[in-house]
Amino acid sequence: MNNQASDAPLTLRDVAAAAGVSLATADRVVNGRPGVSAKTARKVHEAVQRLGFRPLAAAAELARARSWRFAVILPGGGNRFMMDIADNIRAQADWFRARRIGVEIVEADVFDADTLAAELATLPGRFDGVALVALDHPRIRAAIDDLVEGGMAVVTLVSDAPSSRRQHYVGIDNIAAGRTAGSLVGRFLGPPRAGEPGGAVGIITGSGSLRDHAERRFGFGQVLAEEYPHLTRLNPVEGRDDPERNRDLVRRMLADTPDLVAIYNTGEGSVGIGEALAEAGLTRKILCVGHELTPATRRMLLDGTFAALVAQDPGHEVRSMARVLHALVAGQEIVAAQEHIRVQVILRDNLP
Amino acid sequence: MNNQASDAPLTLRDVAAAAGVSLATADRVVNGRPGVSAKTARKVHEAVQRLGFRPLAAAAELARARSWRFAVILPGGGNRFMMDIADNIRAQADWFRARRIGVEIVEADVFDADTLAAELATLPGRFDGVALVALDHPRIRAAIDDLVEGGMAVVTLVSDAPSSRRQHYVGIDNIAAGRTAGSLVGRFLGPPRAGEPGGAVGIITGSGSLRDHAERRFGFGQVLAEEYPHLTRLNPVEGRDDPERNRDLVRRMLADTPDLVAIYNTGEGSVGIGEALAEAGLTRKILCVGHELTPATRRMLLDGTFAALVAQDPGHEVRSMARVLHALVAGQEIVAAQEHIRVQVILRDNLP
DNA sequence: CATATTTTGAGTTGCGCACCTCAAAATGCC
DNA sequence: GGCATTTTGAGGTGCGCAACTCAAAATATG
Repeated sequence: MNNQASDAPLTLRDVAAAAGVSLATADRVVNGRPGVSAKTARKVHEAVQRLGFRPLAAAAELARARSWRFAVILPGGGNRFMMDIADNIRAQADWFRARRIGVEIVEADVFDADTLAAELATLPGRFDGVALVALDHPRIRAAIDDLVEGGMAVVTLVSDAPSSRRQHYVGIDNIAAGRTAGSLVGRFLGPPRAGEPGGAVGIITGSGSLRDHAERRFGFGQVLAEEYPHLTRLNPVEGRDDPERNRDLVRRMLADTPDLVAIYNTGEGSVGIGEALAEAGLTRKILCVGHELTPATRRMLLDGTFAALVAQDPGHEVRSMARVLHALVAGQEIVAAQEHIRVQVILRDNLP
Repeated sequence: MNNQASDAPLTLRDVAAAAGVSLATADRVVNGRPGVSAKTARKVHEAVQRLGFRPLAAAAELARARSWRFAVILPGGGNRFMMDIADNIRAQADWFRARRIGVEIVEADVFDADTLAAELATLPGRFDGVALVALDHPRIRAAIDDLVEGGMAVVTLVSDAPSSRRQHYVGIDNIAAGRTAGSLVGRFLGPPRAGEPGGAVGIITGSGSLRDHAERRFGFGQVLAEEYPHLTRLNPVEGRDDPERNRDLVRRMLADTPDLVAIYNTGEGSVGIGEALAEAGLTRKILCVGHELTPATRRMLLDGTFAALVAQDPGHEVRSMARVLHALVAGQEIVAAQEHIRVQVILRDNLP
């Protein structure tokens, strides 16, 4: 175990000297410009390897002397998590500016494929890269492919469109997130008691059309079916991430399902669930697991309405998005390990 | 909601022009050099505010033209998590070099205050900053204070010494980590059944002398006492993070405690717990919760020996350490929100 | 008032690299 | 061999800032 000191500031000049070529030639090789014989290029590459040369990030960036414009397309409406994403982008305005990155947040109706596709079509020329909360829909896939075709860097954010040619997805594995929620529900409810039925689990989802929610439902159902077969799963009901709608859905669920023991919400608007339970005097009697840390879910985690949250960190996602887009447009390498977004489990005790 | 574009590259020159002073004066103000009247300084500051000027990171770094040397003091021995930290440091050698940062990993016996203090005393002159896994001991506190006094940037890593003058702690809130483990154990065991006693919970800890383990025991005990009073807590036993020792401890624990229902390990060497349970045919019968994701704990999570892990991400910690040390020596601001290290809960389903 | 002191402006240098031009040298081809 | 073509070297420029120097201007001091 030892050091990786690089006391000698080691510049491209040193590489050129070591390879026995001129600075200009070394520069051509390192930056992949033409007009160098294979033999010479090899000498330079060897010298780079041998000395362990890396261009100084600051100097490279400064010399490149160009700025980038990125668009981030987020769903409009009152979605708290998306507002967190936007807030994080704004909070890092300094970080972006210090790297000559201009970020424009574009609100769009991501649920309407035509609108979103039209919005995407306006981007070329105005932006170097785009991050979008993708609808997994043929029109959107085509629009994304067109952008990539035109040389734009495209990453999906939070909800993926894996069939498109987007270069990267910044977000969590939503099947794993759903499975995690399933395991929490299953374990927290405990093993079935002899002679008692397992009870019913209600599933509230935002919308059928975004891939992330669908994947969560899938993962959740998978785990419950495999490992907690004593639990009955109710059919998912759509609350469109709206608290009031969710409240009504839970009211009805409570009325219709006497043996309800748990509720899983794949999306937003969890506060409506808490309200319906409070009305019925069932707070903390029905196990609740939801997604994303917001002021509302934080409160309900603290008061015990929700037992756990499965979450992704919007700050991490924004930073990852920025790094990835920048690496894509600047032709740098993406360090996959660093860009993996974790599925977090948040209990009352490890609230950030 | 809208953009924060900075199309105009906005340089210090622009600030000087806006403030009606020369570039030199603007530079003096921005870099805090003397020889500027209060009135002029105010004009410049106002212009900076008004235009929203931030020095371009790359240019500033390049111009500063100096390199940094950091030491990272880690415990020797076979501690897997510490090896992960070291591996992460090595894996980011490129990142460090691209920022003119030389990192030297120093193995030390962090459990011996005199040795560690002596090691710390050798650092001034050789390094600009140091990150250390701190022993919370008066000698170490004094040694840290001496370093800080001498102008060195000091951050504690993984285990804190809050009474010292270290500028920053990179690591998780270990009380919260212990509480999280406590909640997981309590919830996973489920509510007490009528007529049945709650059972006993064994606690295995690494050592009494590192603060992190002590805090985890404290948090764990707190939650169990407050919320799961039906569970009996056995006295913590010290396994010094050693698998074999832990195996023996669990063998004895199983023999002595017929009503054992769960085991919590605050530290390393969880594999020994798994072995002892397997011998006794009690795998998955006794609930186990441990710390840190390693190849061994990953395996035991997958096979069900462990139900959950409470973990911190060594990659995040290394990156945070690097950013913080760099910010400290370069006199830049630390973005607290970005440097918060999360207490992660890892189940089989959200394994990264 | 003259003098000392402080403040400000103007300018230079260099950080390491990307990107460019132009000429010289080496190589290929007939 | 003479020619065109490719390869290489030498050198310059600018990115934006930090950190200087030196002189001029403004202000304070006696």
